[in-house]
Amino acid sequence: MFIELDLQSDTPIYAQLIDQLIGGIASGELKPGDPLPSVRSLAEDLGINLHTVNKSYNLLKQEGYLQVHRKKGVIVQPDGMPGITDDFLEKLRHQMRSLAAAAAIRGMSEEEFAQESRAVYRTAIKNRGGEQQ
Amino acid sequence: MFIELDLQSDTPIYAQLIDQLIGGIASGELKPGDPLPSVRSLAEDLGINLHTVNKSYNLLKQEGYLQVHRKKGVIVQPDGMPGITDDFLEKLRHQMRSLAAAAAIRGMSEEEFAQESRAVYRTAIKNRGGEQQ
Amino acid sequence: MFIELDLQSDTPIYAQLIDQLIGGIASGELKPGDPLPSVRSLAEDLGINLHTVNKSYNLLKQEGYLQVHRKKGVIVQPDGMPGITDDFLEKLRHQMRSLAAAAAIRGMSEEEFAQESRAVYRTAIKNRGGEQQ
Amino acid sequence: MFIELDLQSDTPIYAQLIDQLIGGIASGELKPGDPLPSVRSLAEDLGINLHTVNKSYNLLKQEGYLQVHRKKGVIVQPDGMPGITDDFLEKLRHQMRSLAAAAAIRGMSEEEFAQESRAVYRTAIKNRGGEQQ
DNA sequence: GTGGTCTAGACCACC
DNA sequence: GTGGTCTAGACCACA
Repeated sequence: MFIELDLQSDTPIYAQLIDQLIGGIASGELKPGDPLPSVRSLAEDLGINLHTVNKSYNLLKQEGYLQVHRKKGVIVQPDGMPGITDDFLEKLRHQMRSLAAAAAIRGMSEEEFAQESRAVYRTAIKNRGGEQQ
Repeated sequence: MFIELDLQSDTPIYAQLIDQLIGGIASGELKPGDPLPSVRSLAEDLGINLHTVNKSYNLLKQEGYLQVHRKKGVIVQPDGMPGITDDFLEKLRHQMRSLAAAAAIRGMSEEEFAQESRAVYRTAIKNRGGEQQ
Repeated sequence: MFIELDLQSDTPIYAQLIDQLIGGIASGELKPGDPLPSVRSLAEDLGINLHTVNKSYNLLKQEGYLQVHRKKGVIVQPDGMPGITDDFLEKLRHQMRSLAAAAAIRGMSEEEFAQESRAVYRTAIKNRGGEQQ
Repeated sequence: MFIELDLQSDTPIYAQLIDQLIGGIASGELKPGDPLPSVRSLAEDLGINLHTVNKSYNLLKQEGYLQVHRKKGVIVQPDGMPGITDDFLEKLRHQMRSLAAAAAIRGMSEEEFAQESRAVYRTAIKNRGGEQQ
């Protein structure tokens, strides 16, 4: 799986990495049970410090997206992803509200906003059901 | 207009303030040409630092949402809000992609995601056309 | 508040620190809203690295025992401690089961085990309601 | 006797195995003099490494819970289990203090804590005097 | 070789 | 001055 980081961005590297990994899981490039590269090798590949990768992995583990398996190393959660919890919904709505407000101010209609969200959702899951791995 | 800050949140106060102000404009509580409180008084009201309010105002001015007049003080942009620029669209899509990916992983369908975005959009512009407080 | 670490112990420093802080809260030496020393100063006082202190603070924050306040720094959770969740009960029972099994093997009776737990509980909350701070 | 390991747990496998074996002895499923599976066969059954089983057996032997005979293989200590030593009491209290402190913070009373310990003790020795499986 | 832990030292955003 | 982030380099427990 291809990971792209912007070391100049104002969003922390570990957060970008989290985004990319979540994106990979959503798109189907990473399937439940799939092994992830070791902390060290991924860090080397990306040219960043192993602690940064570690932080991303740990946060994703906390949220239930990953498991740290004693033998297989780090793998994508095989026992069912976390569902749509209240906490998640609240966070989702909170962040979406910011986007919606800015969009509304700039003249985007409800319909356009909804269309954008649909389009983005579709590209996010683009490879679902495909045969990679 | 009522502004709510969370001093325990991980998002910086200046960013929360920006969010709230944009929200106020979107909802119609703040209309083009409306005056905003002076940096000093708002800072005092909210119990935060002058610099923090200043930073928020300046960033909003940069984006074209506010105007700063020597005499009138700070007012909501009366000469037409910025439109849907490419930059804005890109940013919108980027952030929405993160939300969509996480939502998809947790089992939210495209339809549900679009419905959420619609619902959030509607609450964001709830008072449009009404009278501001 | 006095904190005692054993740098030779096999339990990680950050875990010992967590234990001590939880102990301090339970005993009443640390009250809700009380400020904790800054990461740097505590690290220096204890002769350990600031990252180690940081890790402890962050884990306690995650569990809801601490808050990171934008102005006051790190403080003891003022808005009510987390309650007796299912997760907590399960963890409590799991760990207590190990203790009980070993105690039973060595000939400790149910009554003695319960008495021990009572005694330990009492010493844990020894200063509750006192007037320190 | 049924042994359950969690490869995703943060507690090492050898420690989990120790816990399970101690639990088995406490509950009466394993009685003094009973033979334990050979290192090799247990490792195979559980799908773990030989060294891991070995480590558990050795630690249990050190504590006096097991005996290792050249001929009979590994058996549960037939000559009387170790008693309630000062070391053991200290360790017990130390660990129980952590549990008690966390429980107290979350609002569990001394009475409830003692009841929990009683209940856990009882389930730990559930099959005592009965026939092992 | 894996993740876990710790240290030392640095820069930055925020207030 | 505060916490947040990142780097570099090291040791250890585990399997």
